[in-house]
Amino acid sequence: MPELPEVEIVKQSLIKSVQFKKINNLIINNRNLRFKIEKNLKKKIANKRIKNILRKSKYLIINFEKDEYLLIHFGMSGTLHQVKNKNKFKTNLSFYHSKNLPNDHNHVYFLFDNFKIIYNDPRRFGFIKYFNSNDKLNFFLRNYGPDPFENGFNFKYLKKYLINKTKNIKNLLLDQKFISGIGNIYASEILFYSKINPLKKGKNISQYEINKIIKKTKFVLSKAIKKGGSSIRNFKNTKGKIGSYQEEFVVYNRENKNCKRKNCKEKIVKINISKRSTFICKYCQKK
DNA sequence: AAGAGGCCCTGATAGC
DNA sequence: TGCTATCAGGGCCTCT
Repeated sequence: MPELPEVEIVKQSLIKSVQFKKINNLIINNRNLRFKIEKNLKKKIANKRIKNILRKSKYLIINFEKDEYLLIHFGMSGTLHQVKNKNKFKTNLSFYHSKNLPNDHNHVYFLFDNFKIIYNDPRRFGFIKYFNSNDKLNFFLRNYGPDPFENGFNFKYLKKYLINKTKNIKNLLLDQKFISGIGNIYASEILFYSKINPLKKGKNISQYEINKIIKKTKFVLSKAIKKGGSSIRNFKNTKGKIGSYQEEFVVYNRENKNCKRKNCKEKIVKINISKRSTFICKYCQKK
């Protein structure tokens, strides 16, 4: 599901339910994710109270009252669902495998007083990792570039980073070491609004274009957040509500459709860049 | 040392 | 209907 806007939406819907609440119990149904969920995770977070929910790029971070953190990455298909408890006294796993739940790939159940939060991930590209201090969390995140809503995402940084890069700008936008939070959908959208050809090398991006990228990245991502994220394949917030930014797409998933720019008669085309679909208007993004 | 490509996984859909 | 191939909001690892 998850680029920055979708994770932000999950954060916003989750925080209303779980802030200042205690995780009574944890049931690990399937430890196999990108990295195995550690066996004693239950010991570490059961009976801990949640102080806040944070987000850094595509990471959701549960911050407990003490200096403890649970980092969640959603990979391609990870989701969180909030489900009401029918009977809060039942905690055996078979109970939670009721027919109403998408239980095939439910990896973890976080049990609260009146509801539970379920981490589900069919493709298992996501992961869940615990840190017992802010220092360790930050160490884990040390190689990530600035989140587009952080101060570090500025002209000076981009200019310096791009100066000798032979990699194309599309792949650069997807590189979390450069900027963290942008994924395959929003990379295409941002480059269209910036009028930049996705194959252009980083070192050839002009100062004018750097400013465009900064401005349009913030524009696209914040608009997507306002619209509840993009639901191209069942993305929902924790309460099951879908987003609507897919209706605003200018290029993504719009192969053979008309360019949305006024007076442009070009059709959007799909090209592959490093085996990933990229959508462009060849007229508006000539350079 | 930067960059390209393979690979990890399941599920939905298209085409035969 | 049922097979196979392709593709999907990501990113780590290996090789050059």
